[in-house]
Amino acid sequence: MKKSWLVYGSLMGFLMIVLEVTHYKAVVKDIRIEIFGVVIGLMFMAMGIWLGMTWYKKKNNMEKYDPAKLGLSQRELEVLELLSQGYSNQEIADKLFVSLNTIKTHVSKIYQKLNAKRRTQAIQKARELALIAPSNG
Amino acid sequence: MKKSWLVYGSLMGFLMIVLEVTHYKAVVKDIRIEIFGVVIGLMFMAMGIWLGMTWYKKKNNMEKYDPAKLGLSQRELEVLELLSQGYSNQEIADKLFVSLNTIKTHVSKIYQKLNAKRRTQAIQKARELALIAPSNG
DNA sequence: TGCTAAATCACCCGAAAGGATGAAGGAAAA
DNA sequence: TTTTCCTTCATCCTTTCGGGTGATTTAGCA
Repeated sequence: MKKSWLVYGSLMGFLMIVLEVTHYKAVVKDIRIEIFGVVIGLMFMAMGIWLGMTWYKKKNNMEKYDPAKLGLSQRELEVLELLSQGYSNQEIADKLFVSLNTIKTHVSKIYQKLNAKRRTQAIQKARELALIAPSNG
Repeated sequence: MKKSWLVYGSLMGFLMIVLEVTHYKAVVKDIRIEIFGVVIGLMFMAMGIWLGMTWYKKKNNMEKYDPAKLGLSQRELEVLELLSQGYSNQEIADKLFVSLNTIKTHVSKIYQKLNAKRRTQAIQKARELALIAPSNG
Protein backbone atom coordinates (compact mmCIF):
# COMPACT_ATOMS: atom_id res chain seq x y z
CA MET A 1 0.00 0.00 0.00
CA LYS A 2 2.95 2.31 0.67
CA LYS A 3 3.97 2.00 -2.96
CA SER A 4 0.55 3.08 -4.11
CA TRP A 5 0.76 6.27 -2.08
CA LEU A 6 4.27 6.92 -3.32
CA VAL A 7 3.12 6.69 -6.93
CA TYR A 8 0.08 8.79 -6.21
CA GLY A 9 2.15 11.50 -4.47
CA SER A 10 4.73 11.55 -7.21
CA LEU A 11 2.08 11.97 -9.86
CA MET A 12 0.48 14.78 -7.85
CA GLY A 13 3.83 16.53 -7.55
CA PHE A 14 4.55 16.09 -11.22
CA LEU A 15 1.17 17.54 -12.04
CA MET A 16 1.87 20.57 -9.88
CA ILE A 17 5.15 21.17 -11.65
CA VAL A 18 3.50 20.81 -15.04
CA LEU A 19 0.87 23.28 -13.91
CA GLU A 20 3.44 25.84 -12.77
CA VAL A 21 5.59 25.53 -15.87
CA THR A 22 2.73 25.77 -18.30
CA HIS A 23 1.36 28.73 -16.36
CA TYR A 24 4.44 30.87 -16.00
CA LYS A 25 6.10 30.07 -19.28
CA ALA A 26 2.86 30.96 -21.01
CA VAL A 27 3.51 28.16 -23.48
CA VAL A 28 -0.14 27.45 -23.62
CA LYS A 29 -1.39 30.96 -23.05
CA ASP A 30 -3.59 30.76 -26.11
CA ILE A 31 -5.26 27.59 -24.90
CA ARG A 32 -8.58 28.38 -23.31
CA ILE A 33 -8.86 27.88 -19.59
CA GLU A 34 -11.79 25.53 -20.06
CA ILE A 35 -9.73 23.08 -22.13
CA PHE A 36 -6.91 23.27 -19.60
CA GLY A 37 -9.34 22.44 -16.84
CA VAL A 38 -10.68 19.51 -18.79
CA VAL A 39 -7.18 18.11 -19.30
CA ILE A 40 -6.36 18.43 -15.62
CA GLY A 41 -9.66 16.81 -14.77
CA LEU A 42 -8.99 13.90 -17.11
CA MET A 43 -5.56 13.33 -15.61
CA PHE A 44 -6.94 13.23 -12.10
CA MET A 45 -9.72 10.96 -13.30
CA ALA A 46 -7.16 8.59 -14.82
CA MET A 47 -5.27 8.49 -11.54
CA GLY A 48 -8.48 7.87 -9.67
CA ILE A 49 -9.43 5.03 -11.96
CA TRP A 50 -6.02 3.48 -11.61
CA LEU A 51 -6.14 3.72 -7.82
CA GLY A 52 -9.65 2.36 -7.71
CA MET A 53 -8.77 -0.60 -9.88
CA THR A 54 -5.67 -1.34 -7.85
CA TRP A 55 -7.55 -1.40 -4.57
CA TYR A 56 -10.52 -3.24 -5.91
CA LYS A 57 -8.25 -5.85 -7.40
CA LYS A 58 -6.61 -6.35 -4.04
CA LYS A 59 -9.88 -6.58 -2.15
CA ASN A 60 -11.33 -8.88 -4.75
CA ASN A 61 -8.24 -11.02 -4.60
CA MET A 62 -8.51 -11.47 -0.85
CA GLU A 63 -12.21 -12.18 -0.99
CA LYS A 64 -11.76 -14.81 -3.64
CA TYR A 65 -8.95 -16.49 -1.80
CA ASP A 66 -10.91 -19.57 -0.86
CA PRO A 67 -9.33 -22.61 0.80
CA ALA A 68 -11.75 -24.72 -1.20
CA LYS A 69 -9.88 -23.60 -4.28
CA LEU A 70 -6.81 -25.58 -3.24
CA GLY A 71 -4.64 -22.51 -2.78
CA LEU A 72 -4.94 -21.41 -6.37
CA SER A 73 -4.26 -17.69 -6.63
CA GLN A 74 -6.59 -15.33 -8.44
CA ARG A 75 -4.24 -15.13 -11.39
CA GLU A 76 -3.94 -18.89 -11.54
CA LEU A 77 -7.70 -19.22 -11.56
CA GLU A 78 -7.88 -16.77 -14.45
CA VAL A 79 -5.35 -18.78 -16.40
CA LEU A 80 -7.11 -22.01 -15.52
CA GLU A 81 -10.37 -20.61 -16.82
CA LEU A 82 -8.87 -19.64 -20.18
CA LEU A 83 -7.02 -22.93 -20.23
CA SER A 84 -10.26 -24.85 -19.93
CA GLN A 85 -11.78 -22.82 -22.72
CA GLY A 86 -9.29 -24.28 -25.15
CA TYR A 87 -6.83 -21.43 -25.50
CA SER A 88 -3.12 -22.06 -26.04
CA ASN A 89 -0.53 -20.60 -23.70
CA GLN A 90 0.34 -17.97 -26.27
CA GLU A 91 -3.29 -16.95 -26.66
CA ILE A 92 -3.73 -16.71 -22.90
CA ALA A 93 -0.59 -14.59 -22.70
CA ASP A 94 -2.01 -12.23 -25.33
CA LYS A 95 -5.36 -12.00 -23.57
CA LEU A 96 -3.79 -11.19 -20.20
CA PHE A 97 -1.09 -8.91 -21.65
CA VAL A 98 1.80 -10.85 -20.17
CA SER A 99 4.57 -12.95 -21.65
CA LEU A 100 4.35 -16.57 -22.73
CA ASN A 101 6.87 -17.49 -20.04
CA THR A 102 4.66 -16.03 -17.37
CA ILE A 103 1.73 -18.12 -18.49
CA LYS A 104 3.90 -21.21 -18.56
CA THR A 105 4.90 -20.51 -14.98
CA HIS A 106 1.28 -20.10 -13.91
CA VAL A 107 0.30 -23.26 -15.72
CA SER A 108 3.10 -25.21 -14.08
CA LYS A 109 1.96 -24.09 -10.63
CA ILE A 110 -1.61 -24.99 -11.49
CA TYR A 111 -0.44 -28.50 -12.35
CA GLN A 112 1.41 -28.76 -9.05
CA LYS A 113 -1.56 -27.62 -7.01
CA LEU A 114 -4.07 -29.75 -8.88
CA ASN A 115 -1.67 -32.66 -9.06
CA ALA A 116 -2.10 -32.81 -12.83
CA LYS A 117 0.37 -33.81 -15.50
CA ARG A 118 -1.29 -32.29 -18.54
CA ARG A 119 -3.62 -29.44 -19.27
CA THR A 120 -6.41 -31.82 -20.16
CA GLN A 121 -5.99 -33.47 -16.78
CA ALA A 122 -6.02 -30.09 -15.09
CA ILE A 123 -9.29 -29.29 -16.84
CA GLN A 124 -10.79 -32.56 -15.70
CA LYS A 125 -9.78 -32.02 -12.08
CA ALA A 126 -10.85 -28.39 -12.13
CA ARG A 127 -14.28 -29.52 -13.32
CA GLU A 128 -14.60 -32.05 -10.56
CA LEU A 129 -13.65 -29.42 -8.02
CA ALA A 130 -15.86 -26.82 -9.69
CA LEU A 131 -12.94 -24.44 -9.91
CA ILE A 132 -13.94 -23.27 -13.34
CA ALA A 133 -17.15 -21.80 -14.65
CA PRO A 134 -19.71 -24.51 -15.37
CA SER A 135 -20.18 -24.80 -19.10
CA ASN A 136 -22.33 -27.01 -21.24
CA GLY A 137 -21.17 -30.30 -19.88
CA MET B 1 -18.94 -60.97 -41.55
CA LYS B 2 -17.29 -63.62 -43.70
CA LYS B 3 -14.05 -63.10 -41.82
CA SER B 4 -15.76 -63.75 -38.52
CA TRP B 5 -17.02 -67.12 -39.75
CA LEU B 6 -13.61 -68.00 -41.11
CA VAL B 7 -12.02 -67.36 -37.74
CA TYR B 8 -14.77 -69.23 -35.97
CA GLY B 9 -14.44 -72.21 -38.29
CA SER B 10 -10.67 -72.27 -37.99
CA LEU B 11 -10.85 -72.26 -34.24
CA MET B 12 -13.41 -75.05 -34.31
CA GLY B 13 -11.17 -77.12 -36.57
CA PHE B 14 -8.17 -76.46 -34.39
CA LEU B 15 -10.15 -77.52 -31.37
CA MET B 16 -11.14 -80.79 -33.07
CA ILE B 17 -7.53 -81.52 -33.88
CA VAL B 18 -6.46 -80.79 -30.33
CA LEU B 19 -9.23 -83.07 -29.13
CA GLU B 20 -8.16 -85.92 -31.40
CA VAL B 21 -4.49 -85.62 -30.55
CA THR B 22 -5.00 -85.45 -26.83
CA HIS B 23 -7.41 -88.35 -27.03
CA TYR B 24 -5.48 -90.85 -29.13
CA LYS B 25 -2.00 -90.03 -27.87
CA ALA B 26 -3.29 -90.57 -24.36
CA VAL B 27 -1.15 -87.66 -23.23
CA VAL B 28 -3.82 -86.64 -20.86
CA LYS B 29 -5.26 -90.05 -20.11
CA ASP B 30 -4.82 -89.48 -16.41
CA ILE B 31 -6.79 -86.25 -16.52
CA ARG B 32 -10.32 -86.81 -15.42
CA ILE B 33 -12.97 -86.48 -18.07
CA GLU B 34 -14.78 -83.86 -16.03
CA ILE B 35 -11.84 -81.47 -16.07
CA PHE B 36 -11.38 -82.07 -19.77
CA GLY B 37 -14.99 -81.20 -20.33
CA VAL B 38 -14.65 -78.04 -18.31
CA VAL B 39 -11.67 -76.94 -20.36
CA ILE B 40 -13.49 -77.57 -23.63
CA GLY B 41 -16.48 -75.74 -22.27
CA LEU B 42 -14.39 -72.76 -21.27
CA MET B 43 -12.79 -72.59 -24.71
CA PHE B 44 -16.16 -72.60 -26.42
CA MET B 45 -17.40 -70.03 -23.96
CA ALA B 46 -14.43 -67.81 -24.77
CA MET B 47 -15.19 -68.11 -28.48
CA GLY B 48 -18.83 -67.34 -27.84
CA ILE B 49 -17.94 -64.26 -25.82
CA TRP B 50 -15.60 -63.05 -28.54
CA LEU B 51 -18.22 -63.60 -31.23
CA GLY B 52 -20.88 -61.93 -29.15
CA MET B 53 -18.73 -58.92 -28.48
CA THR B 54 -17.78 -58.62 -32.13
CA TRP B 55 -21.37 -58.65 -33.30
CA TYR B 56 -22.63 -56.45 -30.52
CA LYS B 57 -19.90 -53.96 -31.25
CA LYS B 58 -20.94 -53.85 -34.87
CA LYS B 59 -24.61 -53.46 -34.08
CA ASN B 60 -23.86 -50.90 -31.43
CA ASN B 61 -21.66 -49.05 -33.85
CA MET B 62 -24.42 -48.76 -36.40
CA GLU B 63 -26.97 -47.75 -33.79
CA LYS B 64 -24.73 -45.10 -32.37
CA TYR B 65 -24.01 -43.63 -35.74
CA ASP B 66 -25.88 -40.44 -35.07
CA PRO B 67 -25.82 -37.45 -37.43
CA ALA B 68 -25.95 -35.26 -34.32
CA LYS B 69 -22.51 -36.53 -33.49
CA LEU B 70 -21.02 -34.74 -36.47
CA GLY B 71 -19.98 -37.90 -38.24
CA LEU B 72 -17.67 -39.02 -35.47
CA SER B 73 -17.15 -42.77 -35.68
CA GLN B 74 -17.53 -45.05 -32.69
CA ARG B 75 -13.80 -45.35 -32.30
CA GLU B 76 -13.36 -41.62 -32.53
CA LEU B 77 -15.94 -41.12 -29.82
CA GLU B 78 -14.08 -43.58 -27.62
CA VAL B 79 -10.84 -41.70 -28.15
CA LEU B 80 -12.59 -38.39 -27.57
CA GLU B 81 -13.95 -39.67 -24.29
CA LEU B 82 -10.52 -40.71 -23.02
CA LEU B 83 -9.07 -37.50 -24.40
CA SER B 84 -11.46 -35.45 -22.32
CA GLN B 85 -10.57 -37.45 -19.26
CA GLY B 86 -7.05 -36.11 -19.41
CA TYR B 87 -5.18 -39.05 -20.89
CA SER B 88 -2.23 -38.57 -23.23
CA ASN B 89 -2.17 -40.14 -26.68
CA GLN B 90 0.22 -42.81 -25.43
CA GLU B 91 -2.04 -43.66 -22.52
CA ILE B 92 -5.07 -43.87 -24.77
CA ALA B 93 -3.14 -46.14 -27.10
CA ASP B 94 -2.30 -48.43 -24.20
CA LYS B 95 -5.88 -48.50 -22.99
CA LEU B 96 -7.29 -49.36 -26.41
CA PHE B 97 -4.46 -51.78 -27.28
CA VAL B 98 -3.46 -49.96 -30.45
CA SER B 99 -0.39 -48.00 -31.48
CA LEU B 100 0.34 -44.38 -30.70
CA ASN B 101 0.17 -43.56 -34.40
CA THR B 102 -3.33 -44.92 -34.61
CA ILE B 103 -4.47 -42.68 -31.79
CA LYS B 104 -2.81 -39.71 -33.42
CA THR B 105 -4.73 -40.43 -36.58
CA HIS B 106 -8.02 -40.67 -34.70
CA VAL B 107 -7.28 -37.49 -32.81
CA SER B 108 -6.47 -35.64 -36.02
CA LYS B 109 -9.78 -36.66 -37.54
CA ILE B 110 -11.59 -35.62 -34.40
CA TYR B 111 -10.03 -32.18 -34.72
CA GLN B 112 -11.10 -31.95 -38.34
CA LYS B 113 -14.66 -32.94 -37.60
CA LEU B 114 -14.99 -30.73 -34.54
CA ASN B 115 -13.09 -27.90 -36.20
CA ALA B 116 -10.69 -27.75 -33.29
CA LYS B 117 -7.02 -26.84 -33.23
CA ARG B 118 -6.04 -28.32 -29.90
CA ARG B 119 -7.22 -31.13 -27.67
CA THR B 120 -8.43 -28.65 -25.09
CA GLN B 121 -10.52 -26.98 -27.75
CA ALA B 122 -11.87 -30.34 -28.84
CA ILE B 123 -12.91 -31.04 -25.27
CA GLN B 124 -14.66 -27.69 -25.03
CA LYS B 125 -16.58 -28.24 -28.26
CA ALA B 126 -17.41 -31.81 -27.38
CA ARG B 127 -18.89 -30.59 -24.12
CA GLU B 128 -21.00 -28.01 -25.84
CA LEU B 129 -22.26 -30.66 -28.23
CA ALA B 130 -22.69 -33.17 -25.42
CA LEU B 131 -20.60 -35.68 -27.32
CA ILE B 132 -18.86 -36.83 -24.18
CA ALA B 133 -20.19 -38.18 -20.94
CA PRO B 134 -21.33 -35.36 -18.69
CA SER B 135 -19.00 -35.09 -15.74
CA ASN B 136 -18.93 -32.82 -12.76
CA GLY B 137 -18.96 -29.60 -14.62
C1' DT C 1 -17.42 -56.91 -58.00
C1' DG C 2 -15.60 -52.48 -57.72
C1' DC C 3 -16.26 -48.34 -54.45
C1' DT C 4 -16.24 -46.32 -49.99
C1' DA C 5 -15.53 -45.82 -45.16
C1' DA C 6 -13.46 -47.26 -40.94
C1' DA C 7 -9.56 -48.72 -38.42
C1' DT C 8 -4.98 -49.67 -38.22
C1' DC C 9 0.05 -48.24 -38.61
C1' DA C 10 4.18 -45.66 -40.30
C1' DC C 11 7.48 -41.63 -41.13
C1' DC C 12 8.78 -36.83 -41.11
C1' DC C 13 8.81 -32.33 -39.33
C1' DG C 14 7.60 -28.19 -36.91
C1' DA C 15 4.97 -26.23 -33.05
C1' DA C 16 3.36 -26.39 -28.48
C1' DA C 17 3.70 -27.93 -24.01
C1' DG C 18 6.07 -29.12 -19.88
C1' DG C 19 10.05 -29.55 -16.27
C1' DA C 20 13.81 -27.43 -13.76
C1' DT C 21 15.75 -23.53 -12.09
C1' DG C 22 16.80 -18.76 -11.17
C1' DA C 23 15.60 -14.03 -10.45
C1' DA C 24 13.38 -9.72 -9.07
C1' DG C 25 9.86 -6.43 -7.42
C1' DG C 26 5.68 -5.55 -4.68
C1' DA C 27 2.61 -6.40 -0.97
C1' DA C 28 0.84 -8.69 3.19
C1' DA C 29 1.77 -10.69 7.49
C1' DA C 30 4.62 -12.21 11.30
C1' DT D 1 11.96 -5.52 9.74
C1' DT D 2 12.18 -10.02 8.09
C1' DT D 3 9.60 -13.58 5.98
C1' DT D 4 6.40 -15.32 2.77
C1' DC D 5 3.49 -15.22 -1.20
C1' DC D 6 2.22 -13.47 -5.76
C1' DT D 7 3.38 -12.03 -10.15
C1' DT D 8 6.32 -11.37 -13.59
C1' DC D 9 10.04 -13.00 -16.89
C1' DA D 10 13.97 -15.78 -18.47
C1' DT D 11 16.84 -19.93 -20.35
C1' DC D 12 17.67 -24.71 -21.32
C1' DC D 13 16.06 -29.01 -22.39
C1' DT D 14 12.82 -32.88 -23.21
C1' DT D 15 8.40 -34.65 -24.35
C1' DT D 16 4.08 -34.39 -26.44
C1' DC D 17 1.13 -32.62 -30.03
C1' DG D 18 -0.32 -31.85 -34.44
C1' DG D 19 -0.11 -31.61 -39.71
C1' DG D 20 0.75 -33.96 -43.86
C1' DT D 21 1.04 -38.00 -46.42
C1' DG D 22 0.63 -42.73 -47.70
C1' DA D 23 -0.40 -47.67 -47.02
C1' DT D 24 -3.09 -51.90 -45.64
C1' DT D 25 -7.00 -54.62 -44.16
C1' DT D 26 -11.82 -55.38 -43.45
C1' DA D 27 -16.65 -54.75 -44.08
C1' DG D 28 -20.64 -52.68 -46.02
C1' DC D 29 -22.89 -50.81 -50.06
C1' DA D 30 -24.33 -50.17 -54.80
